[in-house]
Amino acid sequence: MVSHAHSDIHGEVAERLRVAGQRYTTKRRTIIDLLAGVGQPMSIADLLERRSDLPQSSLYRNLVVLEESGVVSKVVTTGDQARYELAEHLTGHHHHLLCSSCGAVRDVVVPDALEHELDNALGKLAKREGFTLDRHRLDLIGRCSSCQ
Amino acid sequence: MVSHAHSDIHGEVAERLRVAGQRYTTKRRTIIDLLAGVGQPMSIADLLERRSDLPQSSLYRNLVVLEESGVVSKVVTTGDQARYELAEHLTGHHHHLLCSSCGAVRDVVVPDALEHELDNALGKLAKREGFTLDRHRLDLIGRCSSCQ
DNA sequence: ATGAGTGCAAAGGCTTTGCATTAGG
DNA sequence: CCTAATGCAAAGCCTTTGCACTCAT
Repeated sequence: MVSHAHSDIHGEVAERLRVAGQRYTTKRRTIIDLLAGVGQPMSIADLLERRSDLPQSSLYRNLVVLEESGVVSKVVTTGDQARYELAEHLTGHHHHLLCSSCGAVRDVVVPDALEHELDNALGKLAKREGFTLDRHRLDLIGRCSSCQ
Repeated sequence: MVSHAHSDIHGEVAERLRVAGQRYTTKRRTIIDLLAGVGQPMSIADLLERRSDLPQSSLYRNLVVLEESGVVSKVVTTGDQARYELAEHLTGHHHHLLCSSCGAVRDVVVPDALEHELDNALGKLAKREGFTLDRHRLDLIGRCSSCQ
């Protein structure tokens, strides 16, 4: 499974929020729509720019709630500001291309075979270290096609 | 090669700074010693705490210089504050265990075989995407042994 | 000597919070 | 209804910067 039909998204988000004891308000819907529409990790500045009806404080507070409810995840980049995207259960497991020149972030999917080997090797490694492995994060860092 | 003898470090740092047109001052030596001594990524607060003779502004400014000279690198974690460690040409290539509970970061080395497959697969992938791959970043995210 | 490096304190920028108002279930 | 969510403005926190002084070469 790589991604859900767009129509599924709101249902799944609503369910996750419900489980977390949170309401699915209009603003939260707006944020989810924005993230789903762009399909790439967005900075808070990006989000504010696209929807002037989202006050900063609401955006920040809602992103915290959405993240804690497992609906969006924070993407850590090479640069300064945080970025957010829909959680992987909504988009499918993927990784990121990080441009160290312009800061752009793009999603990328690696071959299943590699993914399996990673899971395998990292699982053993974590066990040996007494570490409870939740997930892995793999980023490709370099220069995007526009920044050659 | 996994790491250099401690005695090599200052020589190599001095050389890198020289090439970058930077001086190897007492404060910079202090920072390098701290990072080399701990052997784990340190937050700025950590560093300040250990050496009260390092004013914040000098620490911040020097970390910028050391990073630009390729001597230290910034480690991006799940959490709030940035962490710094010696660059990989001084420590050897490695990855990180990130505890999402307490924020601890620990270095870890993955099997060579996996590392090679990663390089291989990611190289192809980057090429296909028109992305100039500089390096990869692989983190294990979960709970450390103290946070079960 | 002389420009890079340093240190204090002040300014910046992003993020969080207090409190009164509004709206979701 | 009644509590969670919202919005404005103020406060916080980490990081950067201005400027005078000091040290490395």
